[in-house]
Order: sequence, then structure tokens, then C-alpha cells
Amino acid sequence: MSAPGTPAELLVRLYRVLLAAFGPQHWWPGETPFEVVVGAVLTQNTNWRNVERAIANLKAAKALTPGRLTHLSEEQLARLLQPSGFFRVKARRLKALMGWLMETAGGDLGRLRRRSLARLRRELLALPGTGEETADSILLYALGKPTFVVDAYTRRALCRHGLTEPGAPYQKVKALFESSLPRQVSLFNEYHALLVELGKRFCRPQPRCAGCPARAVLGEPHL
DNA sequence: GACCAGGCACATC
DNA sequence: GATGTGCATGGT
Repeated sequence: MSAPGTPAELLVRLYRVLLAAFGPQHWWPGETPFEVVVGAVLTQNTNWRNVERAIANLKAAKALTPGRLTHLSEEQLARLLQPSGFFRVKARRLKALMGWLMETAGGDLGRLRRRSLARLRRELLALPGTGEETADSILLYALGKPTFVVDAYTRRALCRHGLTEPGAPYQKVKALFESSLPRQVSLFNEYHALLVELGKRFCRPQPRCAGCPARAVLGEPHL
């Protein structure tokens, strides 16, 4: 049984409860918007700690700029990305993303920001290796566009509490948040970060539900 | 030693 | 269009 209230009401209440429980998260955990772009690819199905190691390698090699990354060979790049896992595919994906960034904006994220959300999203999704979550992470956290990021933690938490059905498509979960909340970058930014914190603490595949703040809003998990 | 982590593309049915 | 599989490292 889910808690009383429309899904929209529940999501608004959940945000307040998570913010009170965890405090502001001030995401994304990257030092610059460009680091966010790189991190969005490297974190695919990977622990953030390993992503940090790969980013440290890029910094040590003075390769953490769009131009430098473009000029590295895939093999050279793959060696630097090694700690983040899937390093051959990620080298290919990062090169494709850098190629697009250089071609469309000369490597300048500020220039990219002038384009519309819809156009940027369409172009990102057309790149090999940039799917919906990676595209939305870049759009929200690096480019400041109001698009909601749905990740494994978000899906798991919502599904467990009956707000979405198992296997709900990305767009459906995203639309649920975007139709329930004011379309604000700061809110989408903070909410996603809070959901990741919730996920890390309580919504692992083997849930640890004791003390989970979401229970107060969404009721007992049933999956 | 098994399972998991802030996905995605591609093959196969 | 749904489902399965490869990609790979490091922490628990």
C-alpha cells in the first residue's frame, strides 16, 4: 500500500523530508562544469570513487580539457581511464562527446549553454555512448538546463514505494518529477542529489530500511 | 568469492 | 519491443 496523496504531492513532501534529513548536497561532485561532463560518462555503471581516480589520471596527464582529450588516441585515453572500468568503451564514448563539443562550440561550454534544452538533448542522444541519464546529467549539472536526471537509485526508491511500476521507462519516471515540481534548475539539481544520497544509504539492492526518511512520506517499501 | 556500482549499445528472439 | 549480454575496475 502506498501512502495517501497524489504522486505529485508525495514527491514534493519527499523532497522536503530528504532535505531536512540529509541537508543540501551541493552537487555535482566535480570541480568544474567540464569535469562534470567527463564524470557523467565515466560514472556509467561505476562507483564514483573509481571515477575520481580516472579524473585524477587525466589531471596528472594535463589532459582534462576538450582540446587535449580530442587529440589523445583512444589507446592513450583508455590507459588513463583504466581505474573507472569499461575503459575501452568509455574512451570511445568520451572521444565522441569531445568531438561534438569541439565541433559545435569550440570546446566552450558557455557557448553551448546558449542553445535550447531540447536541441542540446537531441544532439547529445545522437552521440554513441550518451544515453538519457548521461545526457540529462550533462544538461542539468554542467549546462544548467532544467531537466530531471533519473538514475538507478531514483528508480529503485520510487518502485519500492509503489510510485512507479517495475521497469518503468526512463521518460515516464522523468515526466513524473517534471510534472510534479516547478521547473527549476536548483530544485532538480538538489532533488536528484538527495535521491542518490537516499539510495546510497537505504536503497541498495539489499535495502536497509531502518531509519529511512522516505518511509515517513511514502510508507513501507513493498518490494 | 560473489555481488555491486549514479549505463549504453547491440544481438537475438 | 522485450530480453540478454559484453564491457572491467575496485570496494564490501
